[in-house]
Amino acid sequence: MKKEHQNFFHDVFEVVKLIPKGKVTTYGAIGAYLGLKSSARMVGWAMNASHAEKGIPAHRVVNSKGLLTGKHHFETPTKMEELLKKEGVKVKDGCVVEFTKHLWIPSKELL
DNA sequence: GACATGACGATTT
DNA sequence: GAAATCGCCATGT
Repeated sequence: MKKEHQNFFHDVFEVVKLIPKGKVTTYGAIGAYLGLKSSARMVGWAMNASHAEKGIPAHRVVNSKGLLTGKHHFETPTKMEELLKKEGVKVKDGCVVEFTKHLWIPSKELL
């Protein structure tokens, strides 16, 4: 690990950091913003590296269904829901309520 | 250097 | 309409 390939991770982190409070985005949206159309996996993978950075609201990043797939990667499986609820995002059974309403797409919002 | 895996998405069968 | 499969790129072994 000499040259930390944060190249694409850094981009993801930057976008995630830009997510307004009370909003959520999807892996695909971030991927599309970075030009990685169908590389949503990489986005999720980058989030795995989010532990290397601080202030990465990974709880605001969910899959296209609004499902908190990454909740299991948090300190606690419920931490993600707690954080989202705390910010005004209603979560039920691991799913974001009114997901599309809270959806925040960088390609459109930052247009 | 090859194989397997990973917090997903879209497409095809 | 649901299930299975490919694609996508990087990381770890």
